[in-house]
Amino acid sequence: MSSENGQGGGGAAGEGAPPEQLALIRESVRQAKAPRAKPRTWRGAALAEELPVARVLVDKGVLHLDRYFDYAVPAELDADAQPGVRVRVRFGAGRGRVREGRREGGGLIDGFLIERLAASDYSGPLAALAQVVSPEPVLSQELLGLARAVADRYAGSLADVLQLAVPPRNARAEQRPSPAPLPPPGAPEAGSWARYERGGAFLDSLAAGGAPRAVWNALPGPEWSEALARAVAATLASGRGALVVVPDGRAAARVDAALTALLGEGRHALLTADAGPEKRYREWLAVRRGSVRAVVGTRAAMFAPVQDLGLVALWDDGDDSHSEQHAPQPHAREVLLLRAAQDKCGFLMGGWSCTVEGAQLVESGWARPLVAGREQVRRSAPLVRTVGDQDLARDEAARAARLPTLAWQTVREGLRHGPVLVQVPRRGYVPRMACAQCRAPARCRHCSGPLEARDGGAVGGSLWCGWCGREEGAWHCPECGSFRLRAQIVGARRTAEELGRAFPAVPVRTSGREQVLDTVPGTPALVVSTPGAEPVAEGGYAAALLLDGWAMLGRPDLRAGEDALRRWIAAAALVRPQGDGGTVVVVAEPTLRPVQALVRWDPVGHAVRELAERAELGFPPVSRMAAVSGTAEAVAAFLEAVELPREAEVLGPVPVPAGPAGRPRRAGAPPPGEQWERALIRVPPGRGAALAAALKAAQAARMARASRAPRGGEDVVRVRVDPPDIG
DNA sequence: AGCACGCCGACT
DNA sequence: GTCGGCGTGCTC
Repeated sequence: MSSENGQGGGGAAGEGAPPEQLALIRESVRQAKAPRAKPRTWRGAALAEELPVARVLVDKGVLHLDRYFDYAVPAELDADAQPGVRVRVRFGAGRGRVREGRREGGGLIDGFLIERLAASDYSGPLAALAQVVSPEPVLSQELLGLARAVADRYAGSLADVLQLAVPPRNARAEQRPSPAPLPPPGAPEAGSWARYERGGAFLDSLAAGGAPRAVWNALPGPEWSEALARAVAATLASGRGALVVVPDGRAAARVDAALTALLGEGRHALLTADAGPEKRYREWLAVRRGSVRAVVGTRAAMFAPVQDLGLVALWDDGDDSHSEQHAPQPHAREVLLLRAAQDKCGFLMGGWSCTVEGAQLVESGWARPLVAGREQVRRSAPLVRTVGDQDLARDEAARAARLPTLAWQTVREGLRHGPVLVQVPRRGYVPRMACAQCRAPARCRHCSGPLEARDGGAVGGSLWCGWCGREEGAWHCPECGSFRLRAQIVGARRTAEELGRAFPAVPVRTSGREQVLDTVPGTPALVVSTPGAEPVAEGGYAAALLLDGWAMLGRPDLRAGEDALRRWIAAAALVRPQGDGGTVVVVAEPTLRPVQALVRWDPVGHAVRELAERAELGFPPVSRMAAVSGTAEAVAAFLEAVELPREAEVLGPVPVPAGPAGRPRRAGAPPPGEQWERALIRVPPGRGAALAAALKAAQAARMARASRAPRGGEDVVRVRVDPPDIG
């Protein structure tokens, strides 16, 4: 069916007219209502002879607009208007004004050209493409397919995902040609992969063009980045590309260095947030154009358009920085899983610890475990000792000072041989308070927020609520009636001061969010750090002290145990092996499951047990959950309207506690002064896609209505698939 | 969001 | 008759 490319008639639209003016005269209302002999007519413009229709994704993240629109391709844009390019189109403005015989649409907005077609299935007349922004085809079929899958998985819009996947255009970066690609390197030696039972086989499979899938429990120590580099090199040797996603810039720099050491310059790109927009786009283009076949980067790199992908790899998937902050908040693990499935490429998910999701991938048979033997683990890991309540009770010194005797001894002994790491769970000087007797957290009597001591943690001073800011003058424990408080978590600086005074001859360094140290020398020093900011010590730490473990485990979160274990292991993995005197002391109850897993150095076993428990309780990731939040009326109306799959189960809604005052509001938290509710929706395994589809459909319907409502927005709900904080 | 279409009441 | 308020629906 070829469409009629009518020419002439619109003499006013001369060849010099801007393309958007080539849009058509709208048929009169009467004609539109009459049965249409010729379904559409383009007049006034010379259109492309072949495939005169462009299917366009309009770049507006609104759900009811999450579909394609067809535009006519003017002849002069024919050559550039190829699939994948950025375009600008007139959009909106109702049916358009008819002025001087030409229709003028609404404002110019951006979009992506999805495909060229011979005819449109739209029954009205088409507007013309206004502009091809640049001929660079930034949106490949693969990337489009991935973005579509991610949008579906997270009940989000394609436009939202594309905003995450395609960086903003930069003309200067685009003009510059990318370098010529280097030929594939030879296959690498096994290196540290030889320490794993199936490590060599995994590497061989990649080098031979295979697509092995593995969940890798990495041995403690610094070799992980080199191992990732070898997996990349093996994939490149097969003539394919590779992608590595890591949680932060420091980890990216390590893998970058390992890749440079193994392959030299020019074979890989580093995609991180701290490069400027031009450099970032230039690197991204080099990847898209096939000049560079390997990528390492932080979460935004999960969409990197690596050509002929042979391997996707993810390091430390339990780190919450793998969760994208922007809608629809996809997690790098899930994106790379979708990518591996779609591109039928290799998959490698590694870490010193193991998430429940990792255990699930192995248990389901989708991936194979890549682990070292117990003997190898024992040789690589430090000795782990615990200090529990019983020890503390017996320990007079511990009651006076904050540190138990074993901890003192370990630090003193460690400092004779090298640096000692002290991990404290929270930065800053402001401690949160708990009952000194029963350790129940001290909470605000008005809003249940955490009470904090503002004056440097002096017990007996005044208390303030961290959420609503009210002062608490006469606290007593609602659980046991005690009037005594203790600092639940003492900040890094205070601990550093205490330890510094105790070991005056030793330098104290701190690493935390405001200043992260990358490495420290192998000389004796106290290194006080918050989780995730631990510097790497040259030659490894002689010892590590993991403080306030019970506070870390006390969080009312599904992942509290897994998280605590992951953070402890991340610190302990920087300590020398037991054979070289490496010792770790954790102040936590030895009977608790994560503590036992640390002592035995068995994060996989821990994850497997957690997985079994989650399956039994119907928790994610075994079942899938979504959170719907908003005002009580909005949530109720949404739940009324949504057509959930049969098996779906609605939990709640329950009131959402007000977010901490003053601090920037997280998505899903109510705006100041508004009371929100949240419902959880749960579906059994295999019904996640149906749930997401139902949520998306209901949201689209409601958004369309909400935009019409007076003071629109009040009945809009927030939908989040895989909510991160399930108590 | 933004705009046009159309139905219905009020006014020249 | 015709003007215009606002409820509804569409945007190629």
